[in-house]
Amino acid sequence: MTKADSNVDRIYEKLRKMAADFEFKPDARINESALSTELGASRTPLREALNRLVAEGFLTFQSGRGFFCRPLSPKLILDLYEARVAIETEIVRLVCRRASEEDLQDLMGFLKSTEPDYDSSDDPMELLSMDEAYHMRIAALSQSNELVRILENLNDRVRYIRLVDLKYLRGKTPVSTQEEAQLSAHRVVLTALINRDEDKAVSTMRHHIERRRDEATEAVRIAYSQLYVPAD
Amino acid sequence: MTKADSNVDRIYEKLRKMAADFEFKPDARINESALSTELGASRTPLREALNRLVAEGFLTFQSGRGFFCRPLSPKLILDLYEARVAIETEIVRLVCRRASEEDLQDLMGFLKSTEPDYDSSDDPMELLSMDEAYHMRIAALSQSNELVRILENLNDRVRYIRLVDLKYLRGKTPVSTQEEAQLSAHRVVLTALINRDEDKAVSTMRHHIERRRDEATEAVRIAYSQLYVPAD
DNA sequence: GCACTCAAAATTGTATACAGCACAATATTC
DNA sequence: GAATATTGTGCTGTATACAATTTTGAGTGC
Repeated sequence: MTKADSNVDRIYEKLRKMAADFEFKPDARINESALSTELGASRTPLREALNRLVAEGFLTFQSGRGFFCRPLSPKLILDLYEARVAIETEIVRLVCRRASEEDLQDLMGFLKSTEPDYDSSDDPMELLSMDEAYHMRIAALSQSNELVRILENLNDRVRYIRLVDLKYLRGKTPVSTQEEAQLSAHRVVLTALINRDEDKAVSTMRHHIERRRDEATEAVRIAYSQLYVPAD
Repeated sequence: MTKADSNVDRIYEKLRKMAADFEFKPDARINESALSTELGASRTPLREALNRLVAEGFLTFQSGRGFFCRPLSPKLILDLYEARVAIETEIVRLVCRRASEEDLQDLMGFLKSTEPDYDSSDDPMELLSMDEAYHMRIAALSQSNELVRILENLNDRVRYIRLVDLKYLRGKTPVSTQEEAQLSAHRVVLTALINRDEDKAVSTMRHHIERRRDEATEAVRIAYSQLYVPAD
């Protein structure tokens, strides 16, 4: 065993995806034996992976009772959005001071090249991926590994709700309007960055995220109804 | 075994303290067998604790080679300080909007009550503890568990360097001057919060942290000389 | 019905065993 | 004598076993 790429990492990645997608229902207990046979490994590496996920906020742990899926509540999602605001506004601030003209122009190129996809695709998963990719590319320009790291964690933990939000709250507004708002926010931030207008860039980013934060409570409600209703 | 309070948690707490204090030297490999006998437990729970610490950024892991202490570099410390700025400025912003008059007055009471200790004590460890306690009390008023959680992690990871900074860079400036600057920053932030002057509170907090960030490179240099020099 | 008891079953917590990998020390080749 | 092959040692990665604990559920009394 123990191929160069390692087994525990494979388990860990798999579990993280499962936890992010709430394949474990909120607060549900995780059965180690069952899960280990399902993943084709023994409990030892499984528990190592589970412990990592506890530290990352995907799971909880109670001594003597085992591992549980993290709860899902509006408050928790609001907290995650608030943390995102904290991280991403500081990222924008740093990018404004540090990114080269060239980097920013490259990013503008990336933004323009994905615009057709934004318009054509109405697959929420794909739209979310593009949005995250854009945000992470900005983050990289901050040159702060720690901010990048924290943001990745926050994104992973909030992704499920964002997806629900995209899928089900869109019915209220025409799809194209939402997409345009999203896209234009991205453009406004980037233009402000290119103009080195820090305050504008920061405040636009803030509002861009806070806008979605306010929908979180409703999204959580819908997520619950999704999770506990027989699949279609 | 397995007393109600659990063994793995005991190991975990102990290891976290050891890692925070750099009892493992930067980049040094950790010998699991030796450590497990030292801690009086087997490798299984030890590795579970080590995995948590990897996820928290205290250790690193290389498949097939084992666990290592995190590196220590100026860049990394700068990143941690920058993340602190991101988190704490947003905390102040939220506190300004959410904290009750009463909460803020209580905090002012706390601040005043610790001032004599600030003046009398010249134990860096104690000063640092008081400073952290104050910052965490502000954080609690943000009502954001996530920001509190992230800040705790950042504080734990940067504490060693902050301590070195306090201990050794103080020689340059009279102790009382430094303490006063620290104290007055705390007071200015809190006064601004009481006046609901968000911009003032945020920018003061930012400068309060950034001031210390700039000393990080020098502090890391000193930390290295401390870590690799025979104890006195 | 409802609460309580307690034994059986299931599940977690940890030690241990051992296979396989990594690295260092030694031998071998040219 | 330098470079390469080989062996040896120690450590990591994981499975498994078993003890300790929690959960379940049937039975009992009220």
